[in-house]
Amino acid sequence: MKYPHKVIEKKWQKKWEDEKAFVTKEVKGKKKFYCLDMFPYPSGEGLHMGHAFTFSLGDIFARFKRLQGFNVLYPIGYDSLGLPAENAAIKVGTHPLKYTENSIANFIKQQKAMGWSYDWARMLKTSDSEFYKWDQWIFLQMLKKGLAYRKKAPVNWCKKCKTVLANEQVVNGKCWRHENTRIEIKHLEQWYFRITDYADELLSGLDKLDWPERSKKLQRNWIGKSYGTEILFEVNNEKWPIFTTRPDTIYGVTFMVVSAQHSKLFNLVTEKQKSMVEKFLEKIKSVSEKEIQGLEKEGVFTGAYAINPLTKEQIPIYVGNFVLADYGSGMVMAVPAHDQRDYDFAKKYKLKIKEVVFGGNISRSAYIGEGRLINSGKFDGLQNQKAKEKITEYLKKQKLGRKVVQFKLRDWLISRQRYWGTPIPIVYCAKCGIVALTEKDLPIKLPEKVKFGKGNPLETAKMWVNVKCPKCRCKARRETDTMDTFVNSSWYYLRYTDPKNEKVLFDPRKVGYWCPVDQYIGGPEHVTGHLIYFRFYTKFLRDLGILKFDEPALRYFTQGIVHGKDGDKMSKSKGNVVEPFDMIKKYGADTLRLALVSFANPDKDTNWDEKIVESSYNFLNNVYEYFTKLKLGKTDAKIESKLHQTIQQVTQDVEQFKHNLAIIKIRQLFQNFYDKRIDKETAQEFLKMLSIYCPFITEELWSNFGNTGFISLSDWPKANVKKINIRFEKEDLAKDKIVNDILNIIKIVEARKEKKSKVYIYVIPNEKNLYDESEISIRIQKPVKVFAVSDKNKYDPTNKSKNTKPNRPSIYLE
RNA sequence: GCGGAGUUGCUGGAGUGGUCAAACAGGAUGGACUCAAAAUCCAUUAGCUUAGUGCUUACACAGGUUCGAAUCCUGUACUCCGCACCA
Repeated sequence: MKYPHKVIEKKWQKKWEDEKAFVTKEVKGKKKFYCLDMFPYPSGEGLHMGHAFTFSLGDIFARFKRLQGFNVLYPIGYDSLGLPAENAAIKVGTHPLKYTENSIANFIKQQKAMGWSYDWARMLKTSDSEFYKWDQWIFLQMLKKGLAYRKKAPVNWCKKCKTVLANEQVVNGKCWRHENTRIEIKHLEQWYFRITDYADELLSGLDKLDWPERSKKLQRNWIGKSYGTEILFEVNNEKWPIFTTRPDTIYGVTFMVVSAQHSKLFNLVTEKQKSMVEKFLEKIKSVSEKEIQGLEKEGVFTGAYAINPLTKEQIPIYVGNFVLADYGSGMVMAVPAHDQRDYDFAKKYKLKIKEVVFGGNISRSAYIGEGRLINSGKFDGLQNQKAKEKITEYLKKQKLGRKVVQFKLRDWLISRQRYWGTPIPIVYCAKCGIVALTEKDLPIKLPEKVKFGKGNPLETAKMWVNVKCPKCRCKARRETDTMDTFVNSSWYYLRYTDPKNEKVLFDPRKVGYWCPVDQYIGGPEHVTGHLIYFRFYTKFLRDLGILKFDEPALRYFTQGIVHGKDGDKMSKSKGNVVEPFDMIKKYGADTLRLALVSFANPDKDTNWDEKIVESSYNFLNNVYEYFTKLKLGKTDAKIESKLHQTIQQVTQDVEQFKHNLAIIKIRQLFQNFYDKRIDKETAQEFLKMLSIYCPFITEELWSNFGNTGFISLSDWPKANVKKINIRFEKEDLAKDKIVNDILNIIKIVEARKEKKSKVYIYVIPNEKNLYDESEISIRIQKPVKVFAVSDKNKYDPTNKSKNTKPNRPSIYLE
């Protein structure tokens, strides 16, 4: 029998909506719970399986907490600014606004079909000027505090597009849209956020978070704190601070390497070397570090020399493709004897190799181990670890260096030469220079009429670009760069608490009630991007005095990826894509939700398997049939024990997102119901547990009991430990054992070609009720008689019953 | 290179010192029901052996700790993921 999922799901979707079942308000004295899924980018393709999975996890948890009596905030929104909308505009000619609106409408329809219990009244779109207005407001605050600043940065530039390209738009060093056009590297002034000011706090704050250990490690790694020494080298009478973790090898420096992307590179290059350097730079394809990786280390001489502050030697400076421009000062001191990279470089260009730490064989390779210093002037003989301190101390005294802390984390470049992002509230005036707009000018809305396809579309909105300077009323131009879309997701969680506030970012009382987020759910790919920015913004807003906490999300769960049947990522080109909406049509949303969390532990990657969907569907069909035909009766003690045991275990499993295990236990409980009567309470407790996974079918069955409210708003069952009795499990074991034994004997006997058709079991009198004749008989498919050994009228021709012992009944077959 | 996760039976996947030849699901095989099929139910699904027993081999591989290991430790192999020339 198939249950009518289409009718049921439509019915309850409408009821929830009509009665605003999941709309939330602050309630004084009621404990809150903020459950948040990372909001999606609304693509034109609609929901994919990854969405279906992660949002189901969020919904299950929100429903669980709601039933547990928390006042649950479970909102949804759309991260609707971003590149794909703009690319669609370029490709198909739709305006990003229209593309976005269509996509969102489609998303909403599908999300409602999945039964996700969002508070739709709080829905947000980042493309809404009432939302991005506050991006601009935060930008202005950053500017005031000196955390937003401009700096030259290398960018990928396509001559034909006349625009900057994102790293992912660079393919093999060429433009994604012009296969024959090589990318050039240009240095443009860009806006940055000084996230590095918070590096230390971002690092230490991790300790108190209940996040998966691996995501914390990833962040620590990304922030990358390291201790070292900054040494001042002199180049053309200018001091260049050079960062090193090996000050002990300062006497072994034989050349320097400056980054090919360094903004001051051409200050160093001599006239004679200029053409060589330029030729070299052309070889470097793009700023993308991905493109740089794997390249052989190469470089050319710049013609300049640096002076080693201790030895006063003249050291040649090379430009190299392997030095990062924005780590340290963009130039490194090379010690080929004790660093493998430097060693390779020195060998390649036949540069001097000077050994300063004793212990290796530098004719073969660099020696990076420990040892005593040699060739190091007055530091000779020192153990190199000791020398690190001594040399640093000495440099400090001479004002030639100091101890420093370095982070891998870099300042956040937020400028994008794109249309579909938040406009930066800045104008450039010929007289006044950079002028920040004021709060009452906000929002600076995106102009609708722009041309796509050539350069930054915003440049084509002349009316919008050309403005008067707010200070001197002279001609001025707006900033045409927009902000990275990660700014939107950095604070959206706060806006959900007060989404329609026109006066302030949010009402502090509302944020005070709901925040921080108690449970955040999203993909592991966001750990080093979004989740760092998200924490940074929170700390910044706290320093601004508008937040009282400093971590946005206390608990975080990363879900695995649902791959295709073949184990590969679902992708159109591989043809292994399964659309959630198709599954809903075929099996219903309840089935899909159940299947998604049955595959495996939700934090692991899994492969799609339609069999699991079918099995989930079968289960729900059975549940539906059982409950629609159910005649209520008394729940026996055994089922009651099982019920309470299940409640206890399922509650624990759900709390830890072990839904696969919880579902197994729910299904096992249901097995116990078969062919039995249960009372209304037992039935309802079962349905409540199932309701977090399968809300539609359980609402329907719940209402069949005459309930008028929603099961979604009822209460989570409580385990009564007193009713759990392990005796029942022992009984089951006893039954399994006797069935096994009988079957084993039959097997042996039949091998001898003997036929047996009746089974007699002899048990000690007080065990008689453990062995149910009809149940055993069904399982072994033969008629069964159970006798107590004390029974005088028992049938026992060979006197088997004399062997009977406790827990070991005797068996006779004939 | 650095960091992380993992390797369980035909398959997916539970299980983190004894109660484990190992949950649950799927598949396969046999049986019940049926004119037949589907659904449902029952059983089997490492091997040998046996009137319900006993034994062997098993949780990537090799060692170790322990009275006792899938589970703890060490090493090896493989897979996956993240960062990646961070000086």
